[in-house]
Amino acid sequence: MVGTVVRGTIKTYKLLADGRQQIVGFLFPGDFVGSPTQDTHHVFAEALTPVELCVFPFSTVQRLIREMPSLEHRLLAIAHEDLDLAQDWMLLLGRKTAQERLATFLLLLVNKASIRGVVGGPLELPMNRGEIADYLGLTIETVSRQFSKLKKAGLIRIDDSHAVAIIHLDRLAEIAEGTA
Amino acid sequence: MVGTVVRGTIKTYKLLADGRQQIVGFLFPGDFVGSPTQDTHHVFAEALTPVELCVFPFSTVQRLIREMPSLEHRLLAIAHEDLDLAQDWMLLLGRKTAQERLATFLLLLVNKASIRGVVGGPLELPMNRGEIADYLGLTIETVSRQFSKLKKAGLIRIDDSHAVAIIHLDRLAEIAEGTA
DNA sequence: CGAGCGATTGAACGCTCTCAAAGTGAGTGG
DNA sequence: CCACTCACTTTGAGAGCGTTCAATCGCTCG
Repeated sequence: MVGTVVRGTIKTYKLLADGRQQIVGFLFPGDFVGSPTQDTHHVFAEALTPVELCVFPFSTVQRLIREMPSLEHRLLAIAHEDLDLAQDWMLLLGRKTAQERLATFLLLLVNKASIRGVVGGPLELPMNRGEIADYLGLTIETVSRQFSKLKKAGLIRIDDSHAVAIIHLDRLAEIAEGTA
Repeated sequence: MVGTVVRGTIKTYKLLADGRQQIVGFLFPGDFVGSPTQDTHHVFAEALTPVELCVFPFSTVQRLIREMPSLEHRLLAIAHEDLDLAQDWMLLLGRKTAQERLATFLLLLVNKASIRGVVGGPLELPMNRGEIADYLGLTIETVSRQFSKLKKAGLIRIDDSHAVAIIHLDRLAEIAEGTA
């Protein structure tokens, strides 16, 4: 199955036997979803909000590709973009501090929002603290503490736990890259 | 540029401004290398041993795809396999303990070796402890300590720092998945 | 108003890191 | 053949960042 998110937010994640969870991606409207190859993609997915999808079954995708080979070019380009993003996240999970992780996460959401044309007002966070923690390889408490730290430093304003305004994008970017 | 490794081992990695490094993959003979899409893949690569590659420039790949569309199918499948592996590694980096990480790493090498048909004798490690650390999101000292711990537990035998024999594959697998 | 859930904050613990020293092996030159 | 160097690895001791455990806060809903 292949498709895109039309409305809402989805998390995709991997699990260990004892329940430890690592979120490998948040999917927003416009994001590609699914695997165009036969093999099952070993990842779980769960909607964070009511979601509207536009998906095609595998057989239809195969037909569309035959009729329009440029589709496969596009799918290949998307797959490599996703791979690059996954490797960026490996750098985050393997080498960044808690503060750098949260800063990187907020910048990612800002970028994703601006791509969707959502520029005015505070950043919307469809996920809760636990899901942010499972994305950043941290615990809920550490995520919360880092939010508080960024707030106290005046870099962000927390309207409520699901809405954050970025006050100093440049300083946040420095933190995210470890150059602060 | 697109191609495969014929002989030798390559590491691919990402860097932070201050030099922190995350290795995102080790490439062995038979592994695919490069990006078939125009955009530059933002990753560094370095040979660990003398390496022999079989690569084609971008223009040639484009021509080959036109002549043989199944090539693009194959490239797409490879990209999605790599994405799945990258996400498995995100789970490792975000949620596994040092012991679990090393066990997972050793099993990965065993699998890669058996795919290449290298089954007899101890496992060859072309990389040093520092590179293993940069792959597992740990330090050299922690990697070394975990090797010693596995050795003391009788799960592996360390012939020299670049050659390890796996004694209890099953127990190692349990550790790797957190079910030990 | 009280229950319940998520988020925040505090305190103490522990896994991994940092700093330091000693061990090991390959390569070089006397 | 042995002494020396140098890089890599191992091991030890102590520190620190993030976790764990626990209490409190704040919001929503009945």
